Amino acid sequence: MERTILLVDMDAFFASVEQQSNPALRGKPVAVMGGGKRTVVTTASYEARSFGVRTGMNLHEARQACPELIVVVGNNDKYTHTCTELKKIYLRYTPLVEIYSIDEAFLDVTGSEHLFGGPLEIGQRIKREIRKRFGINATVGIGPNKLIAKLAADLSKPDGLRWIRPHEVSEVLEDLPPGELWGIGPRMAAHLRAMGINTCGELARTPTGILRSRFGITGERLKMMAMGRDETPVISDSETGEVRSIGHSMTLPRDIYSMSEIESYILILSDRVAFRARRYGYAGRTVSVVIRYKSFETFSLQRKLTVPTDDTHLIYRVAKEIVRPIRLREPVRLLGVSISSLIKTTAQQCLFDEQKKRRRLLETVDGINLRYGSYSLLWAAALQAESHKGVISPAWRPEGVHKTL
DNA sequence: TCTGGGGTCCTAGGACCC
DNA sequence: TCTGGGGTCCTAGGACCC
Repeated sequence: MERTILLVDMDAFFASVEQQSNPALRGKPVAVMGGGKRTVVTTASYEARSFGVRTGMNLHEARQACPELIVVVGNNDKYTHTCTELKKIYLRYTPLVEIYSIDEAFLDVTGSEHLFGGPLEIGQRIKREIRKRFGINATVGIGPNKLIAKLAADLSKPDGLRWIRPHEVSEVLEDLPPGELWGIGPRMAAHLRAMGINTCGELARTPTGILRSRFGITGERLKMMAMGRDETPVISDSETGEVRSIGHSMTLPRDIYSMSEIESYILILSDRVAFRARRYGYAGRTVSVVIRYKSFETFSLQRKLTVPTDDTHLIYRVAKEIVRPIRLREPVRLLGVSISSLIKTTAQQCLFDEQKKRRRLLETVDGINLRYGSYSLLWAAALQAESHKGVISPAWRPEGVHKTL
């Protein structure tokens, strides 16, 4: 059946929220960044973008692009709160709302569109309500599936509203470079160009066999995408898919070489991962460690356990065993710990049972003190405080396992 | 004063088993 | 008088997304 999907995408979300809460920032080039020294631009306001300020730039680069740039340290609570309120608006139009990231949501309005005078009218109303309630602009893309809705938004931002109707899809795609599509990144686009494929039209006409032999199963999907086909459903939070991994990583305040320092960070990271797993009722059978050297060379190592765990100390122990044999070739810049091969722990270990949570937290704290002496805990706590000033990740969710504090 | 952090999915090679 | 062969599990790496 033909569907109608909306993508609501906040324009420069974090920066817009900051401009709204502080009128002095309005109309000015603003960059939202983390608080630490080694941080990057998370979101630039459109004023800042006009100077060339881009997501991912470090402070130095951003200031070079725009000397009068106003840097604001991100405040995750504000964005999370706004995101939660935005969802309430969406739910007035359909129960099928997928909060894709903190600033993007898919709405499947198939079936409810006629109640509100059609998809464009819904898009218009949502934009208006967001502007009125929060004073920020949103772009709404509408299409017969998520891929096309996303494209419609990308092609019309900022403050856009565009409906690509089913019969318009092939025309819109004909001359579009494949890299503009959601899911085709720079590397894939370069591969395609090397094959002489420069537009979605050309990609759609490339024989499946050729794409298949070159890219495997991905090749078939590429062709489907170039034809504007996408069957993936809008998944509301209540039926959200299984979580695959839980992880934490951090760029260290300074590069380190000593194994004992590395291990102390591994402990903090293990604890954050385990805490989040326990809180949301997951345990993992695979423990992974990622290391980034000063030179930015990055690699990961993992180990599979016989039983899943959500225990801080077990994860820590395994992570240590993984790291210990490594002969470091350079100082370490970033460390990460994650667990995967997840299972759901039993429902009885109730998700939001505050008492249990607190008890387990205490057990954790006790455990650390018992095993490593309170010195470890104090040190860990101090470092944790320091690292909390890090960058806000747009992938953070307002609720669920992937909400990280 | 270079270069964040949270994820998902896919591939490829080797171990191991029958 | 070389090299089966299919299936699964595990590990490492990479592309892509917000």
